[in-house]
Amino acid sequence: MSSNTEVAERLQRIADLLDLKAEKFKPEAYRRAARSILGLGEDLTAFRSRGQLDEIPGVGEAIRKKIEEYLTTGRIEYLERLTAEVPPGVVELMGLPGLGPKTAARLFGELGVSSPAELGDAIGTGGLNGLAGFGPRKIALLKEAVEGARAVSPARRPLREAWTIAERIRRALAERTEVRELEIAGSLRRRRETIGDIDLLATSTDPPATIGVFAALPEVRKVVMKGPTKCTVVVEPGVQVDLRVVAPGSFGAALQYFTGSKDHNIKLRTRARDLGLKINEYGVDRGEVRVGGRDETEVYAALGLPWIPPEIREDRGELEAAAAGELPDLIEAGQIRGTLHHHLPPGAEEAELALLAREGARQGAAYVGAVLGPGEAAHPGDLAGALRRAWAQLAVVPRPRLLIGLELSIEGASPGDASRSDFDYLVLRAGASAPRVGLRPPQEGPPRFVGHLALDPGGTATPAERATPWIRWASENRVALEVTPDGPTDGLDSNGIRALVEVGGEIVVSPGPDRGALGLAVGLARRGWATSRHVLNARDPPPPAPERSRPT
DNA sequence: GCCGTTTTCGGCCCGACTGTTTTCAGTCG
Repeated sequence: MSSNTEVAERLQRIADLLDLKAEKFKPEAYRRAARSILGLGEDLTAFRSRGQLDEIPGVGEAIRKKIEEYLTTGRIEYLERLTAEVPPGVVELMGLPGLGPKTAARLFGELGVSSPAELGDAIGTGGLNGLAGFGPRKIALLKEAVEGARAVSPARRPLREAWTIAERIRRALAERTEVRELEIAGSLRRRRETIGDIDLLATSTDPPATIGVFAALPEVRKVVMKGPTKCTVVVEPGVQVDLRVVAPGSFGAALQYFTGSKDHNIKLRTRARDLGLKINEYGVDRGEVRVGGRDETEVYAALGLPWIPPEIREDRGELEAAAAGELPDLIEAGQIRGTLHHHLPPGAEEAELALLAREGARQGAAYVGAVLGPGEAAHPGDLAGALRRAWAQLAVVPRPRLLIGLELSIEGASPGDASRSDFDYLVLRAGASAPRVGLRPPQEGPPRFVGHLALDPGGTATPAERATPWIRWASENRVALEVTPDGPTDGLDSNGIRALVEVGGEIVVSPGPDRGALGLAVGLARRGWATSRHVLNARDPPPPAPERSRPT
């Protein structure tokens, strides 16, 4: 049974309920533990059986006991006690925009309002009129919040979708002559698998003009808030976008601050305090003297640290690694030598090949990998030979090397396939379930990787938990797992990549079906602390065997 | 409730914006 998501949800509920009780620091402690658990690359039960629950960041004695209680009994008595004190709808009230724990507690305590629907009724009948602190404007906002709650849910979006939206806005702002620096910050810059809202950061010679242009972009559906340095809007697909305009001398500090993550920043600030420094979005100060802020490197240097890549700023050991001079040398897009998972449309193989050759040449790829499956050609070996001859005729300079892979169902792959001299590598197609016991891929021959893991998205397990059996299997069998920018919710996410890398496994980085998002896939690999050593397609394949006369 | 290259106790990021306010509380990120 998967338990990480279930435990995290319960800890978050405890945090919400403690919020209502106006507890000061406990809610954040429970939330931090919940975030930590969602970011694990392994099931909680594995941590418990090793006696390592305490080693999860943010989990101390009290939360550890509650996790153990849940894993043993399926209940957390503390949560049940808290739940009994408040109707469930009151927590829902806190979920409305602009309505926090203080207001929810007052509405319940003073008016008996215990759900968004009841709040709507109370507003309708004038029940809030005259209540201290509730003026006409605030009542109107609450009314809007109650009605808006039915319209859209603040769902997180896949990285690639959010990236496309953010890039469009960034390009529109970059055209303005008063805009100097402009960066996408937030979880998008960290390349998180899913994105809640989009953060943009700019410097400008005319900040009000920049804010004005931003608020008036054609895709803006609603301006939520607009001040002299900060503006929040909702753009067309229903995504919230924040723009902040800062002074040039603070750009690095602001970029660091608004890139997060929250846990990374809290730890960074604690370190600053211990060093007698103060750090905020304007800069790093020692007393009255500014000692950093122009760029991010300066900010980290002021704290005695090397610059830390955004993708790993999650407080998952990166600050300790940086302090010890042991940051990993993360894989970079420029180190990818070629891609390995291009399918050729039946009947148009040679045309597609020409396209791949030109694309590969433009990107400076050392090789391009086309994949044939038994279902896509009656005689894959013959087709491979024909494709190699066609490749040799292409007038593309410089022409990358053509590699041809054979895709097989993982169940059907036999040792004999590995010796098929027509192919440079094997792609194993996995089912949605875990690898069956005793499943052994060919052990010899060309490189092998499991093409895009399509994990069964059902249930409450995190992607990393669902991938756990595959991670173990892949590292034991020396088979790489593919990483694509489109797969993180039902395939290998960055937590899974990190778990794989930690046991010495390998990945193949692929751009996904439309071939346009290799950079995002590399970002995912970087989030998983992968270096070029862990990436199969950051290396060149062995040269063609001499007995196979291959025109390349 | 968690945490510690000066701490096992005393901290916990901190500033912008909004609405309702004569000086601030609540929310958000």
